[in-house]
Amino acid sequence: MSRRAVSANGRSGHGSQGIPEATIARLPVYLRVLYAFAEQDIPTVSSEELAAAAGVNSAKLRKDLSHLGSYGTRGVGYDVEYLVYQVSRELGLTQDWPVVIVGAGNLGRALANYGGFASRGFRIAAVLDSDPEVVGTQIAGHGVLDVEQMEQVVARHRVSIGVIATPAGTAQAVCDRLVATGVTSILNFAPVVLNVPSGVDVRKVDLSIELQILAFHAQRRSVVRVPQDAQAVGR
Amino acid sequence: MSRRAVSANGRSGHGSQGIPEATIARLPVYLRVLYAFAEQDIPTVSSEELAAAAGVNSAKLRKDLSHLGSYGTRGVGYDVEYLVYQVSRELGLTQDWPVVIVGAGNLGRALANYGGFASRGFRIAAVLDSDPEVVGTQIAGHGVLDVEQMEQVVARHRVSIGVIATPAGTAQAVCDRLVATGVTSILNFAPVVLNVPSGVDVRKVDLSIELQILAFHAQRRSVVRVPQDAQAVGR
DNA sequence: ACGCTCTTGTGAACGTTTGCACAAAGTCGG
DNA sequence: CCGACTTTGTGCAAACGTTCACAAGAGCGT
Repeated sequence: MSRRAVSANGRSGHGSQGIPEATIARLPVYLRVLYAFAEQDIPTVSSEELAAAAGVNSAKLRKDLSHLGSYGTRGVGYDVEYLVYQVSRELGLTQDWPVVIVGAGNLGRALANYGGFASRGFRIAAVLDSDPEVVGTQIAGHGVLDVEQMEQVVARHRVSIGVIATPAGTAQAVCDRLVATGVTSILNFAPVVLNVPSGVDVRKVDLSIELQILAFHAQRRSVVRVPQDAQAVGR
Repeated sequence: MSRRAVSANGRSGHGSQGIPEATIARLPVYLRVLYAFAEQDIPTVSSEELAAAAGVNSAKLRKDLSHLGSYGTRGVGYDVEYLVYQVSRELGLTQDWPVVIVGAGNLGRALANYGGFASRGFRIAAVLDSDPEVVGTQIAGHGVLDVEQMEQVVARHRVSIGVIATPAGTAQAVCDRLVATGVTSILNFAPVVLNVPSGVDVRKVDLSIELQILAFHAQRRSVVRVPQDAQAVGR
């Protein structure tokens, strides 16, 4: 989902040009699974193994990977380390992405403390909040700054990714301000539909939407009264 | 996978039978926007207005709603209150959904405190944790229970939705246990691919995946060097 | 009652995503 | 060097999703 305002569909071909959105959304999963294999010192994996670990069909996985190039060896599989590198590069994780988190409430704190955050590619440039009670406190090794300092922080650290973890009421204002300071990628945790100019990429994470989708399927299951037969509801 | 369980769609009619997954995922957004209109005492909305507020194409919105039935009035639009009811019913929100949250760390706390949680349809049956330091503390009006009481809690409250907010390492074990106690819908915040038997519905929310997708597009934009208008129509 | 305006609901065209099935390309034992 | 075996990469068709465009209805003023 996540409307992307960026169409920028260039020429065809193999490069990083025409990778389908659906594939992009799966690459991070593959990457995570690959790291798990690497940690077990497994040198190569077949598409079948990788697909099983990632929870997808192996043909789909192969097609996905084929969009990045021809990095496998027929009869053998994929070199784990090499593939980690290629997928990382494709996703842009070989460079450093400073991130600013706006909102230091429960959620902002959870995000700042989230380990996988700083681990690979992403670095918290600052945590901002508007509450004077919270400004100045420490979260995950970062002093919380006043939201008024957004402009300086974004400029100084060359931040291009902003995370909105504020209440719904202030999310749009924060978003507008982030965009005005030059942030072009926004991850929104507030339960509102953000309005952004084209050229800005917004993705949303919304607990209640996910719960409602689960409720729909749960209801259907209980109403339709599925007997016992095999039927995968999963995604 | 995920083959439609409803094989022979009996009546090709409108029932809750054949609603596309993509539509389901948007209904909660429409619902939220509808509540916003209702709060402003706006009695009817056109598909155009609703679509704009939800950030989608109006034809798509109309087609989505048409899957639930014919609830609009030509020349007028949709009655807000009536549509709220119909969408809620379709999503199964007219009944109560007890939810158990496993993991009372930063994230679990943020989730429990999330207002929109209890608001409509969902109710926290219990917050569980395994850390003796945390068990017994209060979170959002709920005493944190030991994870050992999962079985009792699930049975007593007839919980069918579980939220996993534990570290990655224990997520699968928690998941297995939830499934064993009869939970059939799981919302997973841990950065792992969960393995579940068929018949169990899993949705995942993953910060780092979203960030990586943003990074990909951000990288592409900076590499391709989009001029200034970044508009559609890639020539 | 009539014609004008507005808006829904949907057929049809188009685009994207998935999955099968298999040729191409590699490894390995002898 | 060969033949058996394994696994990738991809052409193709089907399934799914989006968008356009417009006929069918519904309201309203005269």
